[in-house]
Amino acid sequence: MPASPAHPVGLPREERRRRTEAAIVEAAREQFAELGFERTTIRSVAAAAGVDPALVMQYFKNKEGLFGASARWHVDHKKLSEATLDEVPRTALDDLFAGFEDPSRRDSAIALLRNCLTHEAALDVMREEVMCEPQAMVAATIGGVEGELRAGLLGATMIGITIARYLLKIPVVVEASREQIEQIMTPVLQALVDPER
Amino acid sequence: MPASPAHPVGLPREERRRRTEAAIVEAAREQFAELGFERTTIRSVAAAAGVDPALVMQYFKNKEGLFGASARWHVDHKKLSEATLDEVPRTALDDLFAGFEDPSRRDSAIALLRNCLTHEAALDVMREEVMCEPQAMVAATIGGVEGELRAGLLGATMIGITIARYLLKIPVVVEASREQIEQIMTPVLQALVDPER
DNA sequence: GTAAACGGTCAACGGATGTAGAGTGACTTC
DNA sequence: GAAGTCACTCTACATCCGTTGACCGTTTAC
Repeated sequence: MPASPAHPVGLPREERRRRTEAAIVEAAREQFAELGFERTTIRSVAAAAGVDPALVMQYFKNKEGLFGASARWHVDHKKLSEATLDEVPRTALDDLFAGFEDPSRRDSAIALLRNCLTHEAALDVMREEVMCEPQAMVAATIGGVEGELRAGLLGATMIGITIARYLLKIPVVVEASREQIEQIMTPVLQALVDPER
Repeated sequence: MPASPAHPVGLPREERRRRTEAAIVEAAREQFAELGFERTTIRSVAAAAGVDPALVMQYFKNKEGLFGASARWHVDHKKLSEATLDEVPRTALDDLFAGFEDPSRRDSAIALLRNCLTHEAALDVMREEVMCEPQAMVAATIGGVEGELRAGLLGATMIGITIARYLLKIPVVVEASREQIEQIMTPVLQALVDPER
């Protein structure tokens, strides 16, 4: 279902374009997130957006282009880069959950996450922007010879929790509140990033 | 490449059947593991096994049947169920790495893992056999009201490390040795399953 | 040795999908 | 108000894939 009725006549061109493009991206996000890249078809996205399939191609050129515009990870790592060693676990968990509370950002992130094991483009974004980039920041905060590996394992753990909760939907992990998970995992992740003390 | 030349004439029927079936499953495992379910075709599996596509259907009925015979998680949880609270982290990590050392079991597990986000059947196996089953054992060992959730988060962490190392191939996590990861993660996971002490 | 059983192949159907190109009617610009 | 631009649609092509049914030749069973 498109958020706003597509292509309503009587509006200025610019506004019209903006709305239908948004309707297409929203429909694409939902389907990429729920069905994955392969089982999402241009035709079904167009239908959900109330638009002709050919229009999708004009706007995004490719199915690949549509995917690139739909699957994104919206987290700025500013807070993480400024966090002290003690604050890293809590900050990482907060950033993670925050990104999954707004439904549109959530769909976008899930679209990326769901396809990162079977789709090259999604894998690249995932590896670089979601894993390696913040990993480098955390590694700098941790320091030492093991800093890089510990930061990598922190990222791996975060991804594991995200997948278990939002993709695999493991009952226990789904039903737990954000606060419960943070309460349990914060000291655990502190033992990971700061093994002294 | 099939391990043994397919359909060699002159052999007893039973042996012939066994060999070609094994060649098909091996080719399927490799392709499902590398390309995922959708991008793996019956035709390409048959070609890699040196066999006609129609034969694959006769042996496994469906593409679904072929996938079910190829994607499996070969770990018995006996050791895990017998482990004391102190031994749980080390046992879980050992079981995990052991399952990825034999190439054929590894392909089989990766085939399952790679598709568990986009394929219903893979998701079911993953959720039940790989996550929930061992989770119940660990939960019993941990005990208490939080036992279930802690066990679930342990499983999530393990999956995260597996995905980071064998699927996403995050450089730091790939290059680290099994021992390095075990050495870092064992105390961390102990803080997860046994928060006292 | 003859007939059934079985491993294996061949050719083809039916459907779905990404994509291209020509066309249409409303809005914009002068 | 006429010409042009632009959002949008229609139709169709080419390809590819899972799946099927008939067929062939070797091995088994009597």
